[in-house]
Amino acid sequence: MNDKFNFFESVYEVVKLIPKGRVSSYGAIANYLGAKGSARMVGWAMNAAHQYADVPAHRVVNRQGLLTGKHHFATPTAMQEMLEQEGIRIKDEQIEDFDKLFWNPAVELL
DNA sequence: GACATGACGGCAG
DNA sequence: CCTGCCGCCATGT
Repeated sequence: MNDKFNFFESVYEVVKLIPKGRVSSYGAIANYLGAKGSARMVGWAMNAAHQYADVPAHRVVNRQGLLTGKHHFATPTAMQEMLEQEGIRIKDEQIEDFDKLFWNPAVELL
């Protein structure tokens, strides 16, 4: 079987574990999976995650708390809208209180 | 088979 | 403090 699928599955599993109203970052997930430094691969996984309705990719942003991947959603505003529905405030593509809303799997799942 | 790109992150200058 | 470059893994051309 494709070992890479296991990695993707792990990413999805972690992303699915992100609590509502919380967000995570690519680097944090990559770090948790042991692929620290390969944040890009997580982003790639998110791209594939688009076909999985169970994967809240909108809760995953970059380390800056910036909705860099919103352009990959159905609409450029879909990501922000969904986050706002969960009570997350976004200012110009940037999540406010990102430091407080940040959900670190390496810590929360410790 | 090699080159270029990408939803990122860290380090150097 | 801000800007720029390199590194990571995989995919597409």
